[in-house]
Amino acid sequence: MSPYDPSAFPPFAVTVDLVVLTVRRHALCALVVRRGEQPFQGRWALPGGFVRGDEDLAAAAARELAEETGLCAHDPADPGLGNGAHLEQLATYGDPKRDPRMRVVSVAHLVLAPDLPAPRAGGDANSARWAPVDELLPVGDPASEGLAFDHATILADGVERARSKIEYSSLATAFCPPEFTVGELRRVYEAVWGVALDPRNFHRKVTGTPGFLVPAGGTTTRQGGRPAQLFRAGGATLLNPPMLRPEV
Amino acid sequence: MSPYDPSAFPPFAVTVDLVVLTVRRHALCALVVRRGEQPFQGRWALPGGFVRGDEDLAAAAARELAEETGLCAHDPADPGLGNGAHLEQLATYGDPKRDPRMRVVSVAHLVLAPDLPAPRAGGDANSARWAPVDELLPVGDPASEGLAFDHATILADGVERARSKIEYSSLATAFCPPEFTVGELRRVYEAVWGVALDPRNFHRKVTGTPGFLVPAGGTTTRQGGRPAQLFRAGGATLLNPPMLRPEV
DNA sequence: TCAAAAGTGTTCCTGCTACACCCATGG
DNA sequence: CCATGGGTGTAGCAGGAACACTTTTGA
Repeated sequence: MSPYDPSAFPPFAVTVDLVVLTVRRHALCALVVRRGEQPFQGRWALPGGFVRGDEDLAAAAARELAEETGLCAHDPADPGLGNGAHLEQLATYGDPKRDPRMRVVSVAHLVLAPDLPAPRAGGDANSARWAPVDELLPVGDPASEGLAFDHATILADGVERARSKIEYSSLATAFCPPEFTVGELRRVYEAVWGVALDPRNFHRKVTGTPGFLVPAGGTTTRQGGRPAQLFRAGGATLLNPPMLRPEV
Repeated sequence: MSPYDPSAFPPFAVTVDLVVLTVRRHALCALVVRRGEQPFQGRWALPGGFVRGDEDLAAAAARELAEETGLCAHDPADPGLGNGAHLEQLATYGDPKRDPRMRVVSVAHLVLAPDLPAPRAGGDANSARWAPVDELLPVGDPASEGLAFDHATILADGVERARSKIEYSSLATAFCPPEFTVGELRRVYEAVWGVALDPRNFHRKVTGTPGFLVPAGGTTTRQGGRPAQLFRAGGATLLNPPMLRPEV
């Protein structure tokens, strides 16, 4: 077979879908948009869109992210202007039946963002929202009347990736503003993992892990109680030793 | 914009590329095939091919694998007939310039296989071989005159995935025959990580990790020395505690 | 003065490392 | 007998878990 004979391969549409996660009010939340068209009209879905003809996959994801949220992600390969959001490729979904209309292969990306004021989807506040992932992924969750298409599966994979990745990397800081306290970082871990952590041991652990945090100089009392030191994310990306997630 | 107006998205070709890893003679090796056509004619490349119109991505990868090696992979989602090989999606590569002829998005998959007699690529033994990854990924390695296309990058990502994944999962057993000794498993870790491990502590660790290994009953002396117990892979997929890779 | 959150000290215990030592086979 | 790899025992040490205790603010 001649591999590049156009008749040798079928036409595919390639899209990017985004799992945009943040921590709001002590809960892990994902960005979802309301579908305006068939199929799944009126249902919530992950933001996303078509990859352009001259565009890299990561660039398409960053463009969609900016269009939906105004966020400028810096993916590691392209350390752009970014305001702190982290972008990475998640996985690719290509079941022939995942879109009833045509063959669509979707390259899902994961974005971790600090808490943002409010999503804007073309200025229409009613068509985009932050939703706690627990509401989007109910109990048995294999695509049970929740998100459109296979987006519940994609979201679950993204959440699982985030949960495991903050164990051995400093990515949890991507959920925090540029300057943050140890307590705020701890509440990120607690929200993402859904567990309670000992504040004393957590403090010792993160301040003792080389490269994780660097003091920013000031203090804040925005959480009440004794003023807490402010930190920035240190240069380390891989944590050694890793943060330990308590047993289930 | 109407998302499904055919003029709204450009045509993509979607392929799967395979990083097939095995351990031969104490070295981590990858399967490569020689290209018969332009571009990169005569150069070594990862095996792969087009995804068919009605085929899932994992199915396409499994089909290509069978065509190139005769292996039947069982991917976790489809626990097929498989003879032990492990298949998982690796990442997707879609740089607009990665193929000079047209826009090709490649969904790379990672396969871990036990040592196999010899590759067969259409019966032509001269066009497929196992090559030590150290030879395929020389020093500076950003695509420096080695593999075709961006396959050096893909291979490097696959090797890195394998190296990290055997830390916290039981995947190293996928490099072993159905029954194997602790020493054979240790030599897998040593080859993949490129380090020497203490045989005594390794033995205690793997036999003490619940679900990792189950005794198969017999013994063997195929390595010389005192007969060693034979084991099979246990049911556990995630190792707790993980295997610790020594510092660099 | 009290509640709340930040941070430190200390004790216990698990689990890894290093290495001494014994076991069972082939040559 | 000896070389080779398989397997066990044990001492020392690093680091996590649990928790008592002190510090510094706002109300």
